Amino acid sequence: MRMRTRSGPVRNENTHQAILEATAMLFAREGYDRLTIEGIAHEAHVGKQTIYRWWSSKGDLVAECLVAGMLLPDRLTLPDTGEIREDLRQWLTEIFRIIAEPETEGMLRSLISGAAENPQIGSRIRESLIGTDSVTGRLEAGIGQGQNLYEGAPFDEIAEALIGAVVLRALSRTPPSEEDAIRLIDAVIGPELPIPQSQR
Amino acid sequence: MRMRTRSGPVRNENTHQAILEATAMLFAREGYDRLTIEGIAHEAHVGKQTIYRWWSSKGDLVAECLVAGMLLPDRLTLPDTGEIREDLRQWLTEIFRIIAEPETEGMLRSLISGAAENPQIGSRIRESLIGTDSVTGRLEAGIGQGQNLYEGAPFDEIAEALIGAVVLRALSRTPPSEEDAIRLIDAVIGPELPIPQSQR
Amino acid sequence: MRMRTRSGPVRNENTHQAILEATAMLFAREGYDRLTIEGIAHEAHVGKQTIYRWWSSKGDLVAECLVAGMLLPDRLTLPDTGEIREDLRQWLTEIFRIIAEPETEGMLRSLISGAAENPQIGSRIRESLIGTDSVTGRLEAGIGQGQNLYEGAPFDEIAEALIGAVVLRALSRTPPSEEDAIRLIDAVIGPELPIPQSQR
Amino acid sequence: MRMRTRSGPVRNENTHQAILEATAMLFAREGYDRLTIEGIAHEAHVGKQTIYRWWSSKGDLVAECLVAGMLLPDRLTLPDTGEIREDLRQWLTEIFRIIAEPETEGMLRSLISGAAENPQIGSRIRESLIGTDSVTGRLEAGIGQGQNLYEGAPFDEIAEALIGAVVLRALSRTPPSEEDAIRLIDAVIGPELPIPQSQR
DNA sequence: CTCTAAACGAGACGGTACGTCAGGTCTTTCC
DNA sequence: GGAAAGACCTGACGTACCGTCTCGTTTAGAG
Repeated sequence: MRMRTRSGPVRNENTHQAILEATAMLFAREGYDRLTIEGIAHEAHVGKQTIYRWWSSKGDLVAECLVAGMLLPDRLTLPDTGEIREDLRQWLTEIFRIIAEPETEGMLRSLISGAAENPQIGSRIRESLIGTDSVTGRLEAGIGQGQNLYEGAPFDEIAEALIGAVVLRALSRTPPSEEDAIRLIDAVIGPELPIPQSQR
Repeated sequence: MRMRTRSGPVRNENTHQAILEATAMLFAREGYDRLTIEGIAHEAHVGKQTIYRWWSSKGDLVAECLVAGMLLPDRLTLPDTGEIREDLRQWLTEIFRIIAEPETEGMLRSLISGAAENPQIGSRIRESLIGTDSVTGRLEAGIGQGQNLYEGAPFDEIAEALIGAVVLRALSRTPPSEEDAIRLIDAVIGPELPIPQSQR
Repeated sequence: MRMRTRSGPVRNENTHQAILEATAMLFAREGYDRLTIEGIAHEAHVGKQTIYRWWSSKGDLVAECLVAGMLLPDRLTLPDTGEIREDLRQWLTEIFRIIAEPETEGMLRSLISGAAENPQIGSRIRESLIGTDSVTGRLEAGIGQGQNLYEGAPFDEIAEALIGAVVLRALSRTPPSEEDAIRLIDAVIGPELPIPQSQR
Repeated sequence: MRMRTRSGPVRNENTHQAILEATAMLFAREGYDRLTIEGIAHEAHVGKQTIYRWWSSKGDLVAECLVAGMLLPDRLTLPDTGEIREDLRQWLTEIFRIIAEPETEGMLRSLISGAAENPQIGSRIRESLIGTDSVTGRLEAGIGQGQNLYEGAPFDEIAEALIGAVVLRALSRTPPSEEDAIRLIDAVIGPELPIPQSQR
């Protein structure tokens, strides 16, 4: 049985890519709020209509960039050494650096702004954070390495609290320090056990 | 020697109030993004210039509304019964209701949007949450009522994680349930200890 | 013996006709200015390219419709009773009706608009009016029936003046009356002579 | 008793004038159809909204230019020597020159195009032609100087026929000659009387 | 009690961006 | 291999607000 497909030309992949790249570039340079469809169209050497044909809004477009991993630096993946506390510390330190550095300082906030406006962006962010192969999964794998990491612990909520704290920091523009990362980890998975071996 | 003060009329308090009220009303109806200076001016029967004379931007104006408590419902104060876990549960339940109800569903997200754009709003939110007489203070007062609430615990970060989790929920538009509140509390202050001292 | 014409497929006559009909229909409904190639293509179930293949512009297309007699009602032919004055009166009355009736009110004006933009339409209109077998011819045949209809009179110009007056009326949107028709005839071929020679 | 006028800024006359001038300039250069609001706004260093605030359409704007006498050359006034036939001849010759010269060739047609689209332009043209102090009036004053110029002749219709013939010429892009002017005059006011003195 | 400077309502202004429509060209798939 | 469908770039449309700038009016001190 044959699929009945419409005739006529088909989406131009070069164009598609050029638009995403222009979006990512301008997002990085201008931030979500100052991003304009016209600016993207111009930058990508593309007609506005071509953008509106495939995306219904600025938010949609940014969301696709986000899933394509074009908005945030690669360094944002949670490392995996087995030592959950250390992994989180490095990861948070990296994120905090992004929040603090003048160049990238607005990116996360911009993304939050986009998420507040556009459902797709919000979901994407949540999905990418709470997914199994992500923070939650790592926490689960670290059972026993923190007071809160026991069998059946609310891993999703712990992850949410962790990321949420980061988001809040970004919003309040309080540049975080290295120690803040450690304190935050203590806050969500409990402090390092004070009494070692014998306890076990 | 006397100070030379300028002659002429002084800020009209009625006008001031009318603008704040119009802002709050339109914020509730339209949300931060769709709020316009022109709309506020019209609603408050006021010239645009009168707004620009006293506030430098939409964000400023919204920030003042926020501190004046005109944007969020009163029911948002953290109760104080001495039972920290129960207080938090009620408080979160209330907030989750706001996030879930269609009428108010957008308000928090709108505030986040404002915070992302305007430093003042961000600080205001943080201040009002992490202040001594607020969540942090209450956590401190509840020492011993949760695994994470010990002497010298990172109370600020715990509060941050808690609020952050709420913010993230609002952003991702995942309507939270009653149990989510409990799990979140477990996540940040640890689960209710099933068996006490003897266990150790 | 058949002419050997170029090989390959030849213009599809159904398509051709469908385009003309769609054009005429939309011209009547929307007028020249609001007529669009895309609208015609859609209406005729035809690709835009098929239109551009055979006509260079909207004007061209309308011009062909015009010569095919698809744009103006049939009732527009100048009657021929031998009484030139009466023939013209009936003809003008008919045209004036077209100008006045709300339904058809815009058609002539639309055609003028097209003529102003597209040379072909202009020539077509002129040709069809000033041709021998048309107004001019009839005037010539009516020699002696009007002060201006003498041997060697400027028949072309008289016809031009007559039609021109109609065009001007259409442009100025002054709905003409029955008496206007008579006065116009008096104006271009002179009044009916009340008393002949002796008067002079 | 005082008139209560609205307070606030008042129409800026410089701006008003700049817009009209830009319109006239671009009309002459591009013609009615290719005239764009954006082009005018740019040329006049003015925001688009400022144009839309005072005129509802391109046609309105052109109409105002027309009455302000900014669209057609001054040389277009009907001369007045008492000799109606000679006056008309000079006047027509001038108009025919405008129709024929490549530079100005499109102006009249452009105006017709505008009239077809916009009622105001149509009326303006008619008004300025059929007014007492204009062609009609001159014809009336010339009673006796042409077969058709008798007491109670349909002067309006004669003027209409004359102008209409010119319009038709412009539309059909048939460059007229000097003799055409004479023939047209013969057509509308009758030929010069063949029998001189004795008759009078 | 007058004078005067600022506050005020109103809204014109030069702009930027919006989201839509259509033009004319080019490309893909169907018949 | 011609034609439908329609993607593409371009450019103009008319609208919404921006933040600044007059206007004329009102009003609260300073003198």
